[in-house]
Amino acid sequence: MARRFRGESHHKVDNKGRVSIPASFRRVLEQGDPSYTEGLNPELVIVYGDHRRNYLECYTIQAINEVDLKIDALPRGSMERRMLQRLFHGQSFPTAVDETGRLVLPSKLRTKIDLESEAFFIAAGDTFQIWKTETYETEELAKTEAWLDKLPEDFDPLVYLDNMGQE
Amino acid sequence: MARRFRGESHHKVDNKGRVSIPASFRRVLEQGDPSYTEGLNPELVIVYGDHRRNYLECYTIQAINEVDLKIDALPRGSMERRMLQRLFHGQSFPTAVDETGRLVLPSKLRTKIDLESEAFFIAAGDTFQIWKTETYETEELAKTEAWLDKLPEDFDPLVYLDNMGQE
DNA sequence: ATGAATGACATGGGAATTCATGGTAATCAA
DNA sequence: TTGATTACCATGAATTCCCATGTCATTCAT
Repeated sequence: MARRFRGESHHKVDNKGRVSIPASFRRVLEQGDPSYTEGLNPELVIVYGDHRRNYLECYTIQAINEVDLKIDALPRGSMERRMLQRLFHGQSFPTAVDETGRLVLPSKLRTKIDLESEAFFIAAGDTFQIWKTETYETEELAKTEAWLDKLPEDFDPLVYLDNMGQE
Repeated sequence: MARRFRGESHHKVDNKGRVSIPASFRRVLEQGDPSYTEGLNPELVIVYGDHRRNYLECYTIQAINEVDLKIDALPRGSMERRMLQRLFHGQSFPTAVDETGRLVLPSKLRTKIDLESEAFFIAAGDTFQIWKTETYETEELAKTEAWLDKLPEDFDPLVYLDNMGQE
């Protein structure tokens, strides 16, 4: 089974904040939760960040543990450590998938990203993101479009796959 | 269940100094108290430090035990040991959560951090902090802003997670 | 092949429980 | 005895739990 999220999809959000997680994402969450076993509900951590961020980033337990280890390795009292602690320990919300495969987003989180009736899930490597559909379309897509527009007509982004570690 | 605190939230403080602890923090306090059992109230230790510190740092019993062990390992009579003893043994306050999930902050502690009607709780790894809401907003956030301003426009603090152990 | 049975998935509703918060009475210490 | 601390009770709002339904895609027996 894959350890990485892949794919994107739209899901309804009801007025209790419940929203289905794409089934394939659930498999990854299960894999990434050391204490998960058949029949249980995988846990995960939602990092929402400060006011500048308008989406939710979801981490498997494994992924967040790795982050924690890195934070612990930074010198106590350093600004870097404080910043990261605030983000990953403070501005985050630990939760679990429920038995019907849903996540419950408390209104605090929904309000933060202005989520109403539909959420957009998109994989991002070892995490996935939850956006308000409209936000994603207007902001993210526009941003990428603009970026691509600056490049030559026939530019292929795949070149980035090749020249790595040499610049 | 997690042994680490995660999340942040605001809570009312009444004129008796009572304040609800975020429910998820309570779960961690329960986990971290060796003598806790279902139905009991978990204990914890609040470290308030000297006059320079304007927030309260809360430790689970386990966490404070680990600190104690480390202090015991320092040479008797050393300055380091004395300093740490003053902080963790002297400038601290052992207490317990009450049956309704609240903490009672004696006026000495409230005065120290100038706490009035609202407290801000924020996780910090294996401890959590209690701030006066306004203090946190003006001091902590301002400090971060200032720090971020010194960095390049498009700098992402998350790089600190990656280039570790190589500089 | 084909209609029926199976099972995972997305979504909804209501009841039961937990939470955050406030008030009052009882207890304590000086 | 008086101000403070602790124990008890109360309540609305939010959250969790449990159950139900519709839709696919897959399997299976005929």
